[in-house]
Amino acid sequence: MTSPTPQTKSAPPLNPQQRAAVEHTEGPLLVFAGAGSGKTFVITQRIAHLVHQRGVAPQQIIALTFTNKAAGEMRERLAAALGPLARGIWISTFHAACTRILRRHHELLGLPQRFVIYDAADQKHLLKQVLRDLKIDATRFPEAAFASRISRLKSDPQAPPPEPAAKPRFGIEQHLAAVAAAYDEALRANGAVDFDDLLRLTVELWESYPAVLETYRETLRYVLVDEYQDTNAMQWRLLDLLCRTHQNLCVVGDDDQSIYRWRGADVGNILEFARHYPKARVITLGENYRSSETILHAASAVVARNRRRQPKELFTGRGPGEKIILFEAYDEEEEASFITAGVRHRREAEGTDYRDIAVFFRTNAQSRVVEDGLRRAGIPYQVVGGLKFYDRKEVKDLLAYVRLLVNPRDDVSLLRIINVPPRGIGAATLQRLTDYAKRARLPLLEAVRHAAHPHLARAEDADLGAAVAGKAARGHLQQFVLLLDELGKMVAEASASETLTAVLRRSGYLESLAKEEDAQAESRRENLNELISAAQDFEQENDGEVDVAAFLDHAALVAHQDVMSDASGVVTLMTLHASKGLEFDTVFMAGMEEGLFPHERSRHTTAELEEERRLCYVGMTRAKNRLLMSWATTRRVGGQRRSSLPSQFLADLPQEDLTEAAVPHRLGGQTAALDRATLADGMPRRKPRASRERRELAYEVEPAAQSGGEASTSDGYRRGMRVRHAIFGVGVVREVSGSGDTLKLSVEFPGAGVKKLMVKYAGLEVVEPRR
DNA sequence: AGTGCTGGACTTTTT
DNA sequence: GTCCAGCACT
Repeated sequence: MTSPTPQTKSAPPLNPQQRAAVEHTEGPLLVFAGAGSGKTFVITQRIAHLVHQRGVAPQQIIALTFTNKAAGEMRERLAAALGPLARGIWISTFHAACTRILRRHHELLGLPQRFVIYDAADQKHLLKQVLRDLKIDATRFPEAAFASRISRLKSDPQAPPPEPAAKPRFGIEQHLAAVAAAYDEALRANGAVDFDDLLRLTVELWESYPAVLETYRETLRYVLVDEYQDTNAMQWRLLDLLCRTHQNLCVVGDDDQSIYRWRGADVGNILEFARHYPKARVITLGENYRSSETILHAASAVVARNRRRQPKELFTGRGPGEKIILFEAYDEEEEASFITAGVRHRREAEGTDYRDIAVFFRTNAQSRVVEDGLRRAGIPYQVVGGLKFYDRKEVKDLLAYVRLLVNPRDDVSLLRIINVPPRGIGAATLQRLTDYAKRARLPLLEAVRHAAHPHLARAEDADLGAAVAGKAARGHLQQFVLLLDELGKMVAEASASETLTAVLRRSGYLESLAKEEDAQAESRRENLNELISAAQDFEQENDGEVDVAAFLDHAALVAHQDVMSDASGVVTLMTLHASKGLEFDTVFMAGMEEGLFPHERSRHTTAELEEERRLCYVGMTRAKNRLLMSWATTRRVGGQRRSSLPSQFLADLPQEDLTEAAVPHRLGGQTAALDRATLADGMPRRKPRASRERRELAYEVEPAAQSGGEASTSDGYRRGMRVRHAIFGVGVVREVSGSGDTLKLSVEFPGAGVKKLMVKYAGLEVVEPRR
């Protein structure tokens, strides 16, 4: 049983800890995988070992991840290591796996065969309706607050079903039970489940039907979980149910990288694994293959201050490398200048490619100032995160049509598209229809059908007449019903992409979009095309399997992070949360200030503060060779300027890992030592600041004098002229149209593309044309 | 029915 | 400073 593992061709040798993890195949195994310790490599090698050395059938293995990206990577690596055999392994996110299971056994839980998955936005819509029905003031108790509370309730397997409070409660608590119950009821009525339901209902299925559970236990003999530190209580229950008998559960994670506590993740799952499974073997992967010794040492020092963690010794053979550079800026503008200058310096002086540089921040709002700076300097960048593809309005609209076709009970989708594009079904009609639907306990679409064709309604529903008082309204409803019926026929026969195309054409959506001519409409059209291509891709991947419903699942479960194009050679900006799992040669961490990082709202309990500290650790350990951390002594928060102190995390950095070296900061064409920040007693000392005027010299383009001249009159714009916009920076005028108040310009901005601007509102500043 | 205005909020967001 | 939702206005 202890035959040595022959290495798959081209795979580097395993270190002793990695080897131990790979070869421990029977019984529970916990792998603490420090940052950059070759975790994915170990996971894939372990699965390859199971198949090649232990003769385990691929069908007996399931690997669970949190993100589609992680699942995709694992699938790829396994295909390389195992070839066609890899296809038999069930590699999936938790939520996708549960969806598949629930689709198989939906009838046992009373779910419709074609239940739809509601995302956060749908959830919000539904909650808003629920609050309205319950007459709860949504301004005092916003639905977002209910959403996260309800999510917690639904993710806790111990939670008793919400029942009326025994003791008086206050604030949101007094409504929570009622709202949660009504919300769940509304989900069921819509034939929908939310993300939490996917896990919860699978647990319910297994607990209520032991025979069903038994079949999964029989089949899935080897269970592997990635990023185990991010599992919540329900996921733990799910895993425990599946593995309790054979106990071949291998979990891999890093407690120090648990940063989703606020979403219900429980570090306790990884910290107490060995207590749950006393026979568990525990292995720590301590060798880091990513970062320099300095970076690893400093990051470890920060996270070592946490009390609730597994102590571990990380090491690297990579040598000390460069010191960490600290920079104290006067304000966020200067911080941005520091980053811009630093990026340019890395590239010009050291030949670092833009794609190897990243800027991290705690909050999304921080990105704007950095973006402005980079744009002005002409440095290309991309922001990761932001609006996701499947969250875009037009994409959601189109998907809502298809969801409604697949599941006619889906009121949320119906309300979304019934008057999109406008087809004369207004608020008044809709109000009467929803009232009627509620009274008759019918799905909204049924109400619409009754109103369109009153003979369908029961005789006693005389009040339905009120809903269709206007002949016009009835006509519009009839048209709409006709449209849906027509499209409905397609769903059975046509492929996903064909259905999407048909919906776009026949609903009038394309037509209405064609009437708009601005750049936004253009990008909407592109996004819709993109969605159709996504459907086509999906059809190809699942050769033959072209069910629209399957594509809807795919769309709901794939966050579709705007795929980072490695080839594009641009600087990457993102939140610290988004940085997990990535690595860059050079990392800037901006906004290292008390109140921002750690965030004001996460400083009050030890658990919160420890999570912020882990976040700091995650950010730092993304850097391979260079790490630059900056803070601003004053910063605009909301509308106000506030002064702030350096982050306490900076004080945790060992002095010997930091540099006092000057930061090259380009000023007025010459490279000068602008500033240096030192830590005395762990706290930075103040230094004289560069004045705002001097800082502005760092920008390449200077505004032209605004005195007289044709350039400054409102209609003196010419093609080829350079103008500055407060947000998009400097751009070149491509087209001039209209005059006076309606004077419009098409301006091409290097960082933002062509924008159409109304001169009256754009607040443009003319910039001297380049000679 | 569709546009425009005001008020409030503003941490992170794998699925 | 900016974004969005909800409401008022036309």
